[in-house]
Amino acid sequence: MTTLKDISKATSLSLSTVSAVLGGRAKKLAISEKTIEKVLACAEELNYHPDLSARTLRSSESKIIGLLMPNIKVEFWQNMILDLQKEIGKYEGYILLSALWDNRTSIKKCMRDLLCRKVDGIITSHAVFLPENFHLPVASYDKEPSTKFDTVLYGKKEALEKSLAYAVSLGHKRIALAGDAEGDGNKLFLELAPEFGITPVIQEKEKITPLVDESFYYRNTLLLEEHDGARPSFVISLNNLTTLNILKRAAELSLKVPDDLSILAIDDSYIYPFLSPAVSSFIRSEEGFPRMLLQTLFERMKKKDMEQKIIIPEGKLIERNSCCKYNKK
Amino acid sequence: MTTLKDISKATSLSLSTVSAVLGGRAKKLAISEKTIEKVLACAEELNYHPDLSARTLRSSESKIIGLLMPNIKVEFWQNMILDLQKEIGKYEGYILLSALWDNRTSIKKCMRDLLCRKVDGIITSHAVFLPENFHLPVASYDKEPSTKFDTVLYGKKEALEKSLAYAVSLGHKRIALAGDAEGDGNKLFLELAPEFGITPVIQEKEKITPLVDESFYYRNTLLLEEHDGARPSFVISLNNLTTLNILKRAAELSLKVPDDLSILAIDDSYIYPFLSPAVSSFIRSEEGFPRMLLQTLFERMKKKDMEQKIIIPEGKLIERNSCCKYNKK
DNA sequence: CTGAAAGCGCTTACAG
DNA sequence: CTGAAAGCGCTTACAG
Repeated sequence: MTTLKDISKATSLSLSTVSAVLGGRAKKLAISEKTIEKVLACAEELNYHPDLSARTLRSSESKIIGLLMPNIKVEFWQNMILDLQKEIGKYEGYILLSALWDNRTSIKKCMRDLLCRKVDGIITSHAVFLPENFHLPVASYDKEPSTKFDTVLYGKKEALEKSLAYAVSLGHKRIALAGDAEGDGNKLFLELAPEFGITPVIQEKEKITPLVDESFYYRNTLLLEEHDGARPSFVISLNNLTTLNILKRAAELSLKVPDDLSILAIDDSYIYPFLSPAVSSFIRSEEGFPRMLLQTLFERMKKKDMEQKIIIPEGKLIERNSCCKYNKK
Repeated sequence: MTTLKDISKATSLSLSTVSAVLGGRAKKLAISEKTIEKVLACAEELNYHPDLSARTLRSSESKIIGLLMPNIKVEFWQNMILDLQKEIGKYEGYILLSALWDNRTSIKKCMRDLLCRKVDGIITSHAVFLPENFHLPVASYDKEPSTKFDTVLYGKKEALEKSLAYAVSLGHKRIALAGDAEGDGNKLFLELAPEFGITPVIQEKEKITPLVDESFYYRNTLLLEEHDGARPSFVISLNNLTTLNILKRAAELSLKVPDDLSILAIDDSYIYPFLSPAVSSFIRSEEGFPRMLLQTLFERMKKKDMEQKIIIPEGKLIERNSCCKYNKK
């Protein structure tokens, strides 16, 4: 392995100079263009790679961003990991380290992994588990603002409101909510119903589904049965698996989508354009959560004493072919 | 931050002793149970986390496994990342560092990222880009054995053979292959056709789709049109998006699945059980590629001079409801 | 701009 | 078992 020392020798320049150039501190020290060129050329020739563990040890800056979240087999969450991975590429020199807990691994162990690697900041869906006086910059995404850390909200409220408004604008009255994993959706939905003058249909939960589970999915198709002699004409689906189930059950019941039953999904899925009919969806964050999170975190890293930020992303409706005007009676 | 020194002071034990215990080398040095207890208790109390950058610098072992592959938006590949992430948890102390290239990031930059972090080993889909005399342990997954590194094969040949055998056993003659991204599938399929005595139907490619692309998908639905006055009765689909497209097009053409058209997918997708009908699939690796890769890599890391390993995973057919006996004429 | 030196937190012989 | 020491590759003042 080539080291700074090797380059220093080869160029007969001092270690400090070489370090400054290769560490990106050449400007600050007013090092001549010629010297810079020389160092860079030599580094290239000797195929030099800085040893980041040494750099980290000395400067206590690792250029690692930690991701702390459960390993959930649901598209929305998995995309969070994949998209953050992709997005971090925009921040020169930084990498993402995912610490994901599941049935085998505890959140504590994940936290430890990140700490041992000396991450510069943390993105997490579970800021609640962090101590109030945590010493690292944190960007959290949650349903409610963190008491302490910057937060990008992914709450369902706005999405539900917009979806309901859309359904109502199409003339629907009897509207169902399907696929509520966390249980807060149903509650919110029932609260919102009077405001929108609709008849809400929900599926009570029989048992709590653990969030971290291989077989994490819901079968909320009972919603489609007749209830008080009527069926919902519009279903809002909270995840992609539920959407598929609803579609399947509708076919079994000979309900045509969208003529007999409209379906609107909250959050998009890559499969929606490919289904028949293509499923319309409401995206909770048009700009994308990963981008906003990273941006927030890096701002915080720059200005530790910045005021706490709470961000409410702007959502967006994507109309495809799964919703139509209410057309019965 | 608590350091070894702090613990050494607090326990009035020597630095070496503390380091040995916390570094897991207590047994080797015959340190007494009592001393071990003492150190562990103190570390716990002072909330000690080893600084892995220091450890790495000194021992030149980072306990990081690098993943080097393109960032492709196809379920099979994305699962590779997610599953490896999960699987690495079984190797105490090790973490996975994903270096994924896309349109913005070059493979060279990704390689550099891994080298700078001093990874202990690399898993890659593109071993071809590694120098022959690469100094790190490598486990590659590829269609063909690497000339130098251990390889887990994910070639289509076995999958295609088994799928064809299945189709033929159901009495099908006119069989199509859909969704061939890399172009080698069609070729293989045509070669295999005579052996199985079938009439192959393929879709010629009009243009090459770049492997790394946001809109990476195929529309091979032309396959379903009549050709020489007949349609294929069985389609083998090479990816999940293609499967959805075939299903969609079949509905448009009023072809019932599986009565008029059987569909078998190569590689499973989490959506298949939820479609109507539920789609049967052939899984290329029953045990799972990620597990085999990690296992191979760690073996190699232990025994650098082990003979090169080429692994051909055992596949498995999952029957659901999208295939049936040929029943025409 | 340069050179010599200290030190980040750890592991690793080595002598006792 | 312990203690003292060296050193991994880097950055960071500091004196010139």
